[in-house]
Amino acid sequence: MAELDSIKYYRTFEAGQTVVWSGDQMDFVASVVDGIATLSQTMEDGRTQMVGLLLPSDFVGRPGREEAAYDVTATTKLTMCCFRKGPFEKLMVTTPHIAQRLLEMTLDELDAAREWMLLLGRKTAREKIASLLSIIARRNANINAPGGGLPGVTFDLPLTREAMADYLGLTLETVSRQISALKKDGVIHLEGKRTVTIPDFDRLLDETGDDADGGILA
Amino acid sequence: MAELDSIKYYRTFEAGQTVVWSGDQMDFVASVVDGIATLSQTMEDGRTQMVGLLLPSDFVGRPGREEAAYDVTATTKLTMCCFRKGPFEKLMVTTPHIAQRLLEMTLDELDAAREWMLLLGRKTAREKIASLLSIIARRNANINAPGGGLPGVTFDLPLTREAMADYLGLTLETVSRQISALKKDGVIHLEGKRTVTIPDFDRLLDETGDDADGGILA
DNA sequence: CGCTATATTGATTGGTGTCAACGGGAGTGG
DNA sequence: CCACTCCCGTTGACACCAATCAATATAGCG
Repeated sequence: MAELDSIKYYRTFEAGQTVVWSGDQMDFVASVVDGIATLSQTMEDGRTQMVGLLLPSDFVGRPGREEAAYDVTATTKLTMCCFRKGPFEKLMVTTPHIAQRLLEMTLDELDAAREWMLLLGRKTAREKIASLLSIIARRNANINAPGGGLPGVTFDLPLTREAMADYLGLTLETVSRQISALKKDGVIHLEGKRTVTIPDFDRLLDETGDDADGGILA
Repeated sequence: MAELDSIKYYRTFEAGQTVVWSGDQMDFVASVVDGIATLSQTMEDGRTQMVGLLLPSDFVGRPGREEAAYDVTATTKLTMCCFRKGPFEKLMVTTPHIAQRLLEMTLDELDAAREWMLLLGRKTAREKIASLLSIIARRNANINAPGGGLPGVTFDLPLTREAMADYLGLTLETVSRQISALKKDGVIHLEGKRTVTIPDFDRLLDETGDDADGGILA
């Protein structure tokens, strides 16, 4: 790990800035230190699908690949810790532990991707929104109040309506409408456009369509 | 690798049989030797989404996890090569190469899952069907005619209409209708219900909505 | 020869997309 | 300080694609 330290360097990006474009040369791998970034794919005609949300500690880039497979965009101010690919790959060979850790993280990402496939393929717009909110709420709960404080969670949405739409496979209008509907039904409260309060977390979980216990892993 | 041989054993399943249920204890990892299996998730109300298609050489199971996260079902006669989880995990620690190979395979699966997210979230029914057909055709081309023979590919669909629907996030009726439409438009030919011929592969690729060069990795 | 599973096709509904108008806040410049 | 603009978000009207409900082939199989 000390060896990793010796080849690392930091890069920062402003909200909205693109970190790399799909198809670009990418001579480094990196991990998010602070802020939020998104992974997305775009079709020729402009249809966009977000395929990953990068939070602090998440890993970007693939050892053994030259080109970026996805667009990486900072949605907030973003700090990343980068390693040049060559030295990193050497370390992977000499330090088995790194490959094992990376495998674990990749398996987690794969599970998350598959969970998202269920959402994209089978959930209604309302369920999609509820699922996204519960995921963000759960994550914030972990950061802000480890071990409880469930009744009355409040947090800020780190994404625009458009980014949510791209994540959920919806249009931004539908996102806006469903958020309004959840608000009207008392499932969530809004202060401004970005600050969300969830008075009854179980009620929100009911709306996600997931199992009663809300397990992310079915 | 010789050590792997010493702890392996084989299991076979009939078409339609379930290999493991989501939530079941799973004390082995395995790789597909012959046949096709599917990974799928089901919601309480029965909505089902397939999250992976397992072809020969594909790996099933997660080191370090007790319970199966998905339903695994054989869609054809299936042979799997299994390793008890305990010994396999020991081998992973002592033989770094295995973890590195597994990492590579997992990263490939992650890419495939993300490609599928774009399909589920943003493609039309017609594009979904065309994408599935082109993927199956491409795979069969690899098996039957490595390095060419593109004009006039013929193959059998290894999935029922319902399985295709679960894979594509559609209903089986829509799958049937879109296949009929592609047939009427001359993009594909059908002999019986399962045998497909593609007279012009580029024409099919146009219908997928992907880039002109048909790259699976954008 | 039914019986069942698989598949096709039709009629209708409904959820989401599309197009469009409008609101509000932040930043900018006169 | 105020107009102006831009970006983000909301809301409405309408259209359309795919889901739903339903009826009818077709094939395999005991």
